[in-house]
Amino acid sequence: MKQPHHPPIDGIGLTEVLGALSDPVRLSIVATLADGEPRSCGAFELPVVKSTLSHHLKVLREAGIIASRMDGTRCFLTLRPELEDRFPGLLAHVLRLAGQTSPAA
Amino acid sequence: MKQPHHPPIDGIGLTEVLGALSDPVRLSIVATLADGEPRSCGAFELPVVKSTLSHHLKVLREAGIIASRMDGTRCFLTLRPELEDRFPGLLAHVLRLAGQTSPAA
DNA sequence: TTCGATTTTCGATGAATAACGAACATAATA
DNA sequence: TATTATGTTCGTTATTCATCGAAAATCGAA
Repeated sequence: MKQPHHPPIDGIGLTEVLGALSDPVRLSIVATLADGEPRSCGAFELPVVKSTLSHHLKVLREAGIIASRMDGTRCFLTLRPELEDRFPGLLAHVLRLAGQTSPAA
Repeated sequence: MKQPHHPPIDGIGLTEVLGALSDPVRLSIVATLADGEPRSCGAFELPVVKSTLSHHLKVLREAGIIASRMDGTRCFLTLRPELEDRFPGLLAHVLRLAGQTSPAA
């Protein structure tokens, strides 16, 4: 049961976070997780195959935005609360704008 | 005196804006322009050559973030105020965080 | 231990990106 | 008109990125 690597958020730069959010698939993932409910990979309905989804999850994880916890054959994904300490209000602001301008998948 | 093309901001997506801001050089350009003073290209002190700077300015312009006005042999750059209508508070929020976490070039 | 479910990793590919120097375009000025 | 100043465009290179399918890894259950 190897848990994936989560970088310390203090080492993460703003440009990396913005870059991670600058993709529609990833923004959709983050928007889905914003309700606080942990979800497994399979719970996302996105127009990409599994391996591509896995790639996007890795990008989000290495940008300090999401956390993955392995549990059996599944992984549970959540937003990382520490991101709020590092960049207060950023995620909420972006998600609010995303919800207004696109129908939030 | 050909003026460069500025896309209508209504056609610009959030992911494109975030993508444009997800580069240190471009974020620095935007931060410099945030005081409202128009500046020419040469007014930026950045670790890139002219042509690369021109490239980054084009990316920012096509993302609806900055406007260029040609005047003689120079161009004057400003932030586009309409961006605030499309994505209220976004630029200010990002710049505030950028100012806290990096010494703002 | 064998099978099925879930996710990651690998390898490949095509597109996009950042960077540079050189050449070009344009406008003000000598 | 020739020169200078300022930016842009072009061609190139190297890197990164998004995507896919196939294979591998991991774990639970039969």
